Amino acid sequence: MSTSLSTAPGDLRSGLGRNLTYGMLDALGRAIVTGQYETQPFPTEAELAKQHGVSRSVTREAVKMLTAKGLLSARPRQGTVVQPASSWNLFDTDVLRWLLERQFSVELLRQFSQLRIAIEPEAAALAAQFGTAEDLRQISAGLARMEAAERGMDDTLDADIAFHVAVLRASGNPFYAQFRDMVATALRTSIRFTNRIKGRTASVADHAAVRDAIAAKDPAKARTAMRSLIGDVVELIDAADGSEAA
Amino acid sequence: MSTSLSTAPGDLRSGLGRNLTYGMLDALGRAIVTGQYETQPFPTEAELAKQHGVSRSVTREAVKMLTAKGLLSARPRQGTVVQPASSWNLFDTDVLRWLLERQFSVELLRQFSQLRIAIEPEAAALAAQFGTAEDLRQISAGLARMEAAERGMDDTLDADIAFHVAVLRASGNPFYAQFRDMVATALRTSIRFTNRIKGRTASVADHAAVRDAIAAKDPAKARTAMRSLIGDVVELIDAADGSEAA
DNA sequence: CAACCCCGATATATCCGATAAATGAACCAG
DNA sequence: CTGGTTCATTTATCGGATATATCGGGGTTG
Repeated sequence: MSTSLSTAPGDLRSGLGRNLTYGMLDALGRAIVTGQYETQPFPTEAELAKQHGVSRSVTREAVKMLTAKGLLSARPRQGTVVQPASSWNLFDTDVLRWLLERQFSVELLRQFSQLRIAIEPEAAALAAQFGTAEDLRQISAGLARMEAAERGMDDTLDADIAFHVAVLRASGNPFYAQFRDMVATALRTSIRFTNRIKGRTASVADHAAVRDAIAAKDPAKARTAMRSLIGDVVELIDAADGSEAA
Repeated sequence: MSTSLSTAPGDLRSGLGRNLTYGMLDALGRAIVTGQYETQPFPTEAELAKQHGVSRSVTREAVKMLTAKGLLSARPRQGTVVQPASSWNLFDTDVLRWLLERQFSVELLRQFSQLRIAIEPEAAALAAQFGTAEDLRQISAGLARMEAAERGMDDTLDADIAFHVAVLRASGNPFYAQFRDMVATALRTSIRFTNRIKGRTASVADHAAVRDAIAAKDPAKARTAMRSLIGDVVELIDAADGSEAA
């Protein structure tokens, strides 16, 4: 945000997104979730276009995408208004990323981890019941990457993500699989906290226990193993929160 | 001008949505999830506009919204293409509604209920821990409506939805609360199956057990009570599926 | 004085036509 | 046959005109 005002009315091309519309989507999305329009009214379509130096077409399309994600609502005469946060689609990876990237929001990360406590153990149980041989191979591959990362042969974070994503996919349920991108996004953000607290090699042994339970087709054991895994994450976040506040 | 041409190719105004763009969003969303573009390529922006009798602006904005929901992807020269179902945002109420309203949706309903088994019991446990007096009042109100519905004084489905939504909100976690619209959508669809199977007055006693556990601040009991509740739904869906296939 | 209706101001919605940029394929040169 | 170039197609972007919805004011009327 340091260069937002100085580099002309808008530098949307260099921002994330392959074109002006996506650049504006990202800029507006960030601005909305960081509460920049809580004190001032959301600009009109014409004002937005002028402020960012783009055409009304680009502006309207960006606004329409934000509307589709639940952040905005537009009506004639009334103008475009920011929707209350309760109607934002938190399961949209863009929205979640904007939320997590703002002022390191530990509270949000804790709440998301609370959700993971519900999702991932059940996904592991389903994987133990219905997972195919290929699914198990993918999970084992993720675990192998974590072991390799311990020896410095792979990236710790990527390996951790690969493991959790593999379990979610192995559930065979598209709704669980949907959490793939969200868990990846959240992990990439959370690593900034958790890594700072302790060496935290993301206990490979605990992950192996999950894999073994799934391989043994033991849903109950897979569920509890995964639950303790995520439980550790929550404790870690709480610890980070404490040190942050101090 | 709306009298002669618009009624034949596409009557987007009468369809859901307050304007042409939302009408086209709904029409295209339905067409995509029902697989109408699995055999034929997705039309170009110009073709879409002509087919539906609207301007390119409307077309582009509808496409952009579908892109935001993960259903489409557009690139110059290549054209606009339907994304694989794995990248669709299933937690978007529009997408979920389109999916549930299409023909073979029993399987999807079962998978969504599998997700509810993970979500709602945990939400009930959180509600028992952190729910406020007002939250409990809302839950009790939902239960009261269910009892009233048994006596024909209220709508059974609306009352059921109100109860589950109240529990989700009482969790105090925005991610759990987010399932509000999805559960409502799914319940409205599932009623078509579950109601057909048996009288099914959605056992008020079981719902009362959940409320009582939350009122008693007993997370474990709230969790198991809610779990058995959703478990019944799954069994009902399975039964409906069996009778459908027979 | 109060209720109602009409009108104007304002913002989005829609249409349109032109130009720019990206990109894959056909084409041509070496 | 290889490699770069041209070309055609499609989305991206621009901007101006018109239509439509909606709120608020002001005048009229009971």
